[in-house]
Amino acid sequence: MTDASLPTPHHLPCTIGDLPVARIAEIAAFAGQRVQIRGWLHNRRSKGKLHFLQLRDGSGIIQAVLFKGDFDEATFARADHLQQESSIVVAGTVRADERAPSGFELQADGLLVVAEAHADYPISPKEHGVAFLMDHRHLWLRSRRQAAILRVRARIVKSIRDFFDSHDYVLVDTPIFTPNACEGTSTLFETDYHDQKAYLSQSGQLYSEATAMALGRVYTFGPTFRAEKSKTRRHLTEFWMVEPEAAFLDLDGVIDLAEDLVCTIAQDVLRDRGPELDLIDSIRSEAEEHRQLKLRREALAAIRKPFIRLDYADAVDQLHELGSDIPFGDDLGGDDETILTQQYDRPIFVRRYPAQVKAFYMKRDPADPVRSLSVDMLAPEGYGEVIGGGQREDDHDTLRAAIEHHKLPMAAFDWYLDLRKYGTVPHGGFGLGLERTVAWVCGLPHVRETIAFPRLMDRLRP
RNA sequence: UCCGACGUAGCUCAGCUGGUAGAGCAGGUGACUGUUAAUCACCGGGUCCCGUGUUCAAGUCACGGCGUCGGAGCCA
Repeated sequence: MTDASLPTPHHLPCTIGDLPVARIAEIAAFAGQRVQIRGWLHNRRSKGKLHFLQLRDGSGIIQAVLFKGDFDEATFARADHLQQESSIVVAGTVRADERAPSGFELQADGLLVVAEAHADYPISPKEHGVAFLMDHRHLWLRSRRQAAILRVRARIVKSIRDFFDSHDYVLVDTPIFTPNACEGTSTLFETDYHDQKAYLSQSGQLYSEATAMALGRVYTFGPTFRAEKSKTRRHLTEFWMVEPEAAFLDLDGVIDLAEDLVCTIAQDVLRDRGPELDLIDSIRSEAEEHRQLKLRREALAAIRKPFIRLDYADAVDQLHELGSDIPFGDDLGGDDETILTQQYDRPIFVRRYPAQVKAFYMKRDPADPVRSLSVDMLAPEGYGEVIGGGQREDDHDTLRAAIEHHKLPMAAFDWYLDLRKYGTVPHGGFGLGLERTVAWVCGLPHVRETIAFPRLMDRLRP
């Protein structure tokens, strides 16, 4: 297998003898034992004949204590001059100690420097501006708060997948290249697809309607793309969305499903990521303090069934009482969503929006054709729209008329109309925006911190 | 696309009615046997975003540009 013509890779030293390697997250299990921990130097303090190294291994941070008497002079002196983020291996005995930040510390007796970091590591322990941190996102992710957010995000993704898998929904991935501007609403990214135009998907929903007719219950979970020039704390140009779709699911069924999913997410995160939530709470910027967010454990504990259910008409009435001047028939603006959600400590479903503000495929309310069988879920504390969905138009001729009315290219929807020709059934689903959900669960001011490498209108790097 | 704010050391910022540049952190040297964003002493570090103009004199005032941030619309 080895190609002798290739240069020999040079191997970095990264073990101290044959000591067991301990992960900081599981350090309690090694209490009293001599181990080695491999990671990066997070911070360093010194008291002369005593050095404190904060060691980060990805699973956590632990303090290594080095006494001068336990080391040769050169190694001890080097420990006092190591740059932040140098990769190191520390050997020592795991000890419970109240003086240590995590309750455990490593009484060090060996130090191996894998690779010293350059002296100009840009992210110091003091505060930085968001623009600078975003330019150094690849390094910013090493900070405790950012790592905690990514852990919460990963838990939410798992929660979503477990929820649908255990409710008999089949994961079906939908294409990212699409031939048309599907819904005719959003601005899409255009690409050259072997001499024809293709667009990056803004939603997998239309395809999921097809697979729902094949498999009954399906969900798609992947990235979606919007080219709109939106510069707000709620927008990314590339974001992840989970979209369940099911045959024989009506509007009430869609709402019940969304409610169960959101409750499951809240419970799972509360149960499994409490320490991460506490950490995020403990490191808040001034701007965040200003928002007077609840502690995240309290906010998540309040997410219980039943959520508030309001018809659009009632929501508008309530907004008028609260001082909004929203015209009846308009979609809710950001301010309206904020005002409304601040009245309740749990999410709100707003149902039956005017058909004219929703997409062409929304089914009209048989009892009142001006309205659609649509629903948005608005999260508390001003987080706004996290879910949008509803029941789909299932009548062939009505759908065809809607496509015409929206002046969409009929040829692009022949396959979609087929679904109504060959055994149409009532069906519905919704889309949940992952990043907005993570921002809400973590109490973050901006969705850009909820994904490792955010893509924003003006930011493509790193 | 529109509205608003900001741009000074590697970073976060101060710099008054215009008079020629300052702090903390980071970096360097040293002290300290329990530090918790350690502390203390000393040292190095600047195209004050760019351009034009006003002025004896511009980080400071005016205009134009560039960049960043926040918001609106649209949406998840």
